[in-house]
This record gives sequence, C-alpha cells and structure tokens, in this order.
Amino acid sequence: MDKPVLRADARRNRAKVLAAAEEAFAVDGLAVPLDEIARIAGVGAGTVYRHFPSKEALFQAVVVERVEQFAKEARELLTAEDPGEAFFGFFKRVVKQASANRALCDALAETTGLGFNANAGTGFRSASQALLTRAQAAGAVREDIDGDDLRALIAGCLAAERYSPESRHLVRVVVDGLRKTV
Amino acid sequence: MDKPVLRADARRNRAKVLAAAEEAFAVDGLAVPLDEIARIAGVGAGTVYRHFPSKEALFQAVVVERVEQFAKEARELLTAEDPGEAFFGFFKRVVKQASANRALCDALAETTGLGFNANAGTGFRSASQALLTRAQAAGAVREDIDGDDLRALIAGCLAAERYSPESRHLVRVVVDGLRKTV
DNA sequence: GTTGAATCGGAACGCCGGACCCGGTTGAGG
DNA sequence: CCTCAACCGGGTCCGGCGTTCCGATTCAAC
Repeated sequence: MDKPVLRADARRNRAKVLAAAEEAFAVDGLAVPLDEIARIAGVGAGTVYRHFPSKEALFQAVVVERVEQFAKEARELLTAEDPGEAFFGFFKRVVKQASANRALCDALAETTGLGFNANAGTGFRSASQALLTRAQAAGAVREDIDGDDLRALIAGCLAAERYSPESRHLVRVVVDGLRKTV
Repeated sequence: MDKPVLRADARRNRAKVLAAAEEAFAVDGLAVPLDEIARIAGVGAGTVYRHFPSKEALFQAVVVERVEQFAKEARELLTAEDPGEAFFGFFKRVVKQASANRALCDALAETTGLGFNANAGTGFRSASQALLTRAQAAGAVREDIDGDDLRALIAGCLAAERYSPESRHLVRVVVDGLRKTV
C-alpha cells in the first residue's frame, strides 16, 4: 500500500495505458494483444508491465471501474419512487451499456471471477440485490428469482444481444418474463 | 465429390476421430487442443489431418451433425396437436441439450457462421421458423418475434445457463416472456 | 549543471498450439 | 505370397502472444 510518489512521466504513462486499454478492450475484449494496447498508448510493452503485473490485472482494473459505476447507479435508484420501474430501468441500462462493451461481455463470460462474481463486484452484487428485493416487495417482479439468477439473466441478454444486435425485442422478452404474473 | 472407397482401417480411424472429437468438444469446446483429440482417438495428429483439412472443419462436422438432429426433431413436432406445447417443448429441449454440450455453446458464440447461422444450419432455421410461426398462428407465442430473435434467445439462454447452471428458473423466465400476453 | 536513480521502449525469450512432412507400416488386389 | 499404393504416427516447423530483460533516456534533487 505504498505510494512512493510516481514520477510525472510515469503518472502520465499510466493514464495513457489505462485509457488505451479501456478503448481497446471495449472493442475487442480480451482478444486484443497487449502489444496493440501499448501501441495505442504510444508506449512500449515494458512500460505496461511496469504499471500492471499482468494483462489480466490490467483488464480487471478496467472492468472493475465500470462495474463500480453500475453499482453506484443502483444505489442511487434505491430511493426512486417506483421500485419496479427503477429495477427494470437499471436492468435495461446495464444490458445496453455492457452490450456495447466487449470487455464487460468477456468478463461476464468467464464463469470464474472477473465479472460480477469477483470480490471486486461485491458492491454491484449487494446493490442490485437490494434493487431486486425492493421490486419484488412492491409486487413488480416474480418471487422465484434471486441475485444469482439476475446476473445470469444479464449475461444471457448480453449473449443474445451480441448474437443479433439489430433486434430490440430480446431484452423485452426477458423483462416481460420477469414481471409478476398477477 | 469423389469417394475413392476408403480403405478399411481408414474408415475405422475416421470414425474413431469423429467419436473422440464429439466427446472432447462437448466437454471443453473449441479450447481442446487437437493433440488431445488425437490421443483420445488413439491416433496421431497427422491422421486427423488426413481426414479433416483443419481443426475448424472437424469442429464443424461435429456441430452440424448435432444441429441436424435438432432440425429433424423440429420437423417431427410440426404435426403435433398443440402448436404452443410443441414449440415450447422444442425450445426447452434445445437449450437443455446444448447447455450440456460446450461445443454447441462455442459454435453459437461465434457470431460468424458455424452455429445456426451457417449454411449447414439451413434445415434447422427453416424447421424452427415453421414451428414458431405455427405457434404464433395458434396464439400461443407473441407476434413480435421472428426466427432470428428465436435463435438469439436460445443463445442467450445458453449463456445464462452456463453462468449459473444450478438454477432452472432462467429458461422459464424467457418462456414466460415469449407467451402471448392475452 | 551534474548526478544517479527511476523509467522507458522494444528486442528477445519461452510456451503453446495448429499445420505439415516423411520414414515406417498395413492392407487389398494380382 | 508379393507388391505397391494408401495410410499411419509423431516429430518438426511456424506464427502469435504474454512476459522479461537491459541499454538508453529522462526526470528531479542538489
């Protein structure tokens, strides 16, 4: 936990690497070669490794940041008037954002870890769970769904979206399936 | 299109390779090294390449066979009494079978080609489309869904299933979402 | 301006996996 | 039985990518 005061150029390069990684991962996911990221950042591969111990760590740093944003949104929605609307809005928003970001898709596809299931995703887990529970209590969402199911459904929507990006129906099917059948 | 009458041992080896590939791909998907398949088949890597021009071609051969089975089932269900039941039964069955078969998941994940969208999948496409149309005509399935959406939903269910294999709810959510809301 | 340590960059390494090749072997026809 | 073409096997080549290393360079303190 030491921060020995990074040199100015080092700080700059670290930022450039992060920006380049965010961009490259968003387009091509984990498949992008590390050299490519270094090239975009205008930096050598060695420099990337000075700041991040491995490609995986860099990827995780990028993904975690994004997931934390989702968690923050979820927490803010907890005080919304209509619990059902808040929940479904959040759901759609996450799917829409993530489907435009290959990095998040890949992180989710990895069953072990990096995604919403990682330790770093704790904030997201608890916040989305709260959102779900509140919507269920309000009678807007069917009861036989828990937080794990919710994340699995998000992953499923992402896959469907990637498979057929032009159709907007898919998320709606899932959303309608989630609604409480009165 | 010449079949110069394969020698007896060649025929045997070809069958062994196909069986081994089916097994290995089902467990580990495309990730399995070709050497591993050769080892399971009790055969050298060169022999595999004598029968299939590339790893991809072997994979495709295995997947296509399975997809054709699905297509056949779909055609048989076209004469069932209850169009809705036939459709949903087929849907669930495909998802269940494919989720236990990593090869099919990988084939679907590839947006370009190998899966239900490949030329080889024409039979599946037309048969499942017919099943869907019939169910819609009977008022069992919502109207704003076409064949592409259907395949995308299958892909989505597979992803969700893989993400959280223990929960049976996920497919039910999608199925309920597909039902016509009267 | 001088100094030396932190940082940079990209060349080099090692690994892994797909594709190919060639010396030995096997099987079917004469 | 003999022959030879087809076939087998695994050793080898090749490209790609993550990682590491080291000489050159740059920053900042004195």
